[in-house]
Amino acid sequence: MLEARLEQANLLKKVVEAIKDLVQDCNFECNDSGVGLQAMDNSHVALVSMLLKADSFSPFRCDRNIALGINLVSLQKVLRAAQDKDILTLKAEDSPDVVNLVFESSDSDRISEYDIKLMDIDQEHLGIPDTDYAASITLPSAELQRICRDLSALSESVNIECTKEGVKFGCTGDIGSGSVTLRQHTNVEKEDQNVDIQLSEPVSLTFSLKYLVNFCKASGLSSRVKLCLSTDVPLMVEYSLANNSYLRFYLAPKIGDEE
Amino acid sequence: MLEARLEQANLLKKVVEAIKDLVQDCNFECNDSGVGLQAMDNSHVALVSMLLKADSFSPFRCDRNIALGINLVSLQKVLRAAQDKDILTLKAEDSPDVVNLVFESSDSDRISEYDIKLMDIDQEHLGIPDTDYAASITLPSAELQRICRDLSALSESVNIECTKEGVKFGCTGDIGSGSVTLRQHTNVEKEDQNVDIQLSEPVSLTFSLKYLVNFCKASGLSSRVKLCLSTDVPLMVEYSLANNSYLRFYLAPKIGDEE
DNA sequence: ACCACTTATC
DNA sequence: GATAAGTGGT
Repeated sequence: MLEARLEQANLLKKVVEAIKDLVQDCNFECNDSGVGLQAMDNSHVALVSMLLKADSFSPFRCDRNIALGINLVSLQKVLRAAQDKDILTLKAEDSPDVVNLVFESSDSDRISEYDIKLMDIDQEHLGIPDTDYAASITLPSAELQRICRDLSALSESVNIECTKEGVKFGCTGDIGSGSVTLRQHTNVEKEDQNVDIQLSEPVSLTFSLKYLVNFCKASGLSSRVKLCLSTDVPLMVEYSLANNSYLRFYLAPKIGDEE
Repeated sequence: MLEARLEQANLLKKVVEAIKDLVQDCNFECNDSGVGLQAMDNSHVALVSMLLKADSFSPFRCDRNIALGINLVSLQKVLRAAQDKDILTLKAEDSPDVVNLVFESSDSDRISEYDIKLMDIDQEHLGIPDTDYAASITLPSAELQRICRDLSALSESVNIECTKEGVKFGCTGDIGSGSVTLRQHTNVEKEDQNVDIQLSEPVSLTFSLKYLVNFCKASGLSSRVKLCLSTDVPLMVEYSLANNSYLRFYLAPKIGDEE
């Protein structure tokens, strides 16, 4: 059986909000190391990979590997019932029909409990190769969100060009063109605001803004976001969570004359 | 003639907002004890009963019984002109064609005045019997609102089950099931947050969530709400206002296999 | 109290 | 599909 207690129900709520537009149904893979999720979006352009390590829960118990096939719209409906500060416990049997979610208010005077029916989902297991990226950029997540939102007013696509000095997000559309350039900068006082660039080779790649805007819904999960790029390889967008847990998005670059 | 001055125009505004989805046109019954309103919704499942006692106005003058038949959509349009802190005076002749609303800003520097045409409404007078309810639950109005909203994501109906220990709101729908349990609890420090249960007999009844969600629009009128239940009798939902004035909703239970 | 998002309507 | 209102979060 699975029994996993998450101090902040909000964490799962934000994760689901961030991915539900990309993926409708998916398996939450539970085993003794934690709860993981991998799924491609319908058009197979983007991939979501989440891992909530066992250490992110307390306590965490999972005797056997269980795949919980959940409709994310249903899950979101239930998670909206979570109040700020609520504690969430996920429970499932070893061969479950339902997953059980229990929300406790911190004073325990309010308990709400939901069962969500599970579904069988064909799990094409997705191997994600470890990649040595040519460029890794870590920046404030709110900044990336703002950039993507601003540029999406002009164009469907953004070109991300990274050099040792900085990173430039540029686009061209019918009404004109725009770009935002961030220089690498470090300030020990305001670490959250830093822009860190690790570069082995300059890169320039183009991506769909619609997807990036979508990924940025996860900004609430972490003040920082890491972008990893290499030529002809999907972009990785990573939100690191406590206890080495993470939410990652992958997005294939646009090629050649695609817009 | 009627002349009734209400220090907070907002009070009437909130009342109308809370009931206008249930009732289109209704009589405001004015007499020397105050202003009352009773109306059933179109499907005759729910009933609204409001009483603003004469003491809630200052001054209050009403020489004869007058029924003001008002279209609530029109009334709401006019009430939206009320600013925060505005003082409202209602005026009508003894056999009126119109009701006159005057808004004064608290500093009296701004006066606005509206006339709304009245309509003849057949008044089936509704006798509401006094009932000794088997269960009375008083809880924070925001909490009830939240519960009804959360559960309405899962189902059309909610079962309210009350015992000495607590009250459980439960429902079952296509995607799964959910329940919220509140234990009776009292804290002198935060009286507004208390859950008080008066029980002569346990009850379990099922109601339409659509209506309950609607009633909860009145949450802004009072931090507390009282639910009164007895088997096979309509639920009463009461928002108490100052000076023994009140806004009450009644809702017939669903019976048997209805959903 | 403001801003942003989500949902409902045209 | 776009726009507008209502609701929820910061």
